[in-house]
Amino acid sequence: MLDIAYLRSKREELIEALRKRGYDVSIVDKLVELDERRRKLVKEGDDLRKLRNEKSEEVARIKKSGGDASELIAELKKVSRRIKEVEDEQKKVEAEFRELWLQIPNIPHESVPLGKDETENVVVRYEGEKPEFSFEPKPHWDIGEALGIIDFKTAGKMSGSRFFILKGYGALLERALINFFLDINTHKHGYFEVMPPVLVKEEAAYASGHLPKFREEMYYIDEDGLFLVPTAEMALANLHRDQILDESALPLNYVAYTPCFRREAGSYGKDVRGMIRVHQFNKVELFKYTKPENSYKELENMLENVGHILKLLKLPYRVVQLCTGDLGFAASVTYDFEVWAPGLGRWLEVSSVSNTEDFQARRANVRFRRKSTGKLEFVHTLNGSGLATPRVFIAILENYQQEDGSVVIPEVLRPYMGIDVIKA
RNA sequence: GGAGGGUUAGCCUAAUUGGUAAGGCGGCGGAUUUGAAAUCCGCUGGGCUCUGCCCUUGGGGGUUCGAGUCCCUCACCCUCCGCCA
Repeated sequence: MLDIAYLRSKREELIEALRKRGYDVSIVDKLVELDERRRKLVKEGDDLRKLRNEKSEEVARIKKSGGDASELIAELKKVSRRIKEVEDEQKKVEAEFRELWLQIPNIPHESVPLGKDETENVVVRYEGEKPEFSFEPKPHWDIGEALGIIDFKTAGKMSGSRFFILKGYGALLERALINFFLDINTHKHGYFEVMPPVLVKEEAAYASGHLPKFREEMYYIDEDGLFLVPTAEMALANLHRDQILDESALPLNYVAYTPCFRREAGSYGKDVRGMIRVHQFNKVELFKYTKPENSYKELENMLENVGHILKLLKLPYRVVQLCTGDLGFAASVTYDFEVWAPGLGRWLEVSSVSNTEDFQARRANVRFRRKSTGKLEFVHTLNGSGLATPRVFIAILENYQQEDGSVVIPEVLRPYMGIDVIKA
């Protein structure tokens, strides 16, 4: 959610931002009109309430001194009826305004390249060397099924498409990745570990910015009104909802492992094979609460943290800055990390690192009191995957595959696995 | 699932039969002090067209001229019963 000032005093900036993102800008006129109507109603209501407050006290005085206030009460009855009318109208206008306002995305940061969709994203840098093979590299589903560590067929039988079962060393590799990600982020990168619920209430989904826009993307438990989290970000963005944080405690750095659940409603027929795009996967998520003036420094820091993990795994990757047309709803700026998958012959997104500035904090109402001014300010929040497992799993199988079908384990994972290579 | 008790500002706590939220702690600023403590004074929820006004007692709704207080409803917390890995 944006500062309302974007509607009142910085309207040109708002319109410009919507244009860059490819949004319909006519919504702005509607919002301005609703805002003006709302302000008029507030004024009228305030005046009426003032009248009621004054006259009611008069009633109290008259009654105390034993007088007859029935005439005044009759008059106030009318005032109260009118107040009710004005308030009802105000509520209607406010609800209408809120519904539209919640659909306004964040303002892209000035560094974000202009573009209409993902084809215009900009590769910032490449890291690591793509491996050379003396044979035709296989896709992970062939490698995994031959080794008996991935089972798509049985998963389909019990849960449907876009699910998978990891077995034996496959399950162990997955567990090793989760632990490695958590260990490095807590021990080396300075994040505080949290294990949150994976079912959250509707208001939590609004606070994180996932509702109203991404309702279709989430699993919903109707009976209890709970959503399965599509990312731990949703839980971490609610850790301090409606709180005033200590300025000296910032930045707060959190890391959480959770399974993530996505309906993939809009992606029929896309990446149906393998575990590139699945309904349930594991992810270790990074999240920061910072002071506004430090959020871009902290963004750099988070980008370094994510890159460091991929370097330790010795996987070739590239960093891509999303253009205005591809930028997520709540983000001011986003960098994706894409890892090379030689069996598939393509880059796979394994992390998305964003600064939402105060957009999410405003929705979740997370503030701090600045000592130098004594004023309350919204914090800035940042989120990034560090990392999501299935695609890293894919990249390991495909980059570390050997001609005989075995897969060498990256050195940093060997202490977790107890073996150097997965053989058939 | 059932019964009862709770929710007041950052925290803690008051408020006769319904009459328009009183204090304390902590924090910040100031006075005093060589400095600190102690003491004293002020500020310490949000909004607006800001000498002032409006809103705010967990959320929403109702009764009333007027609701922290009465009624309905929802959420959360505590105690007990039931169920349960």
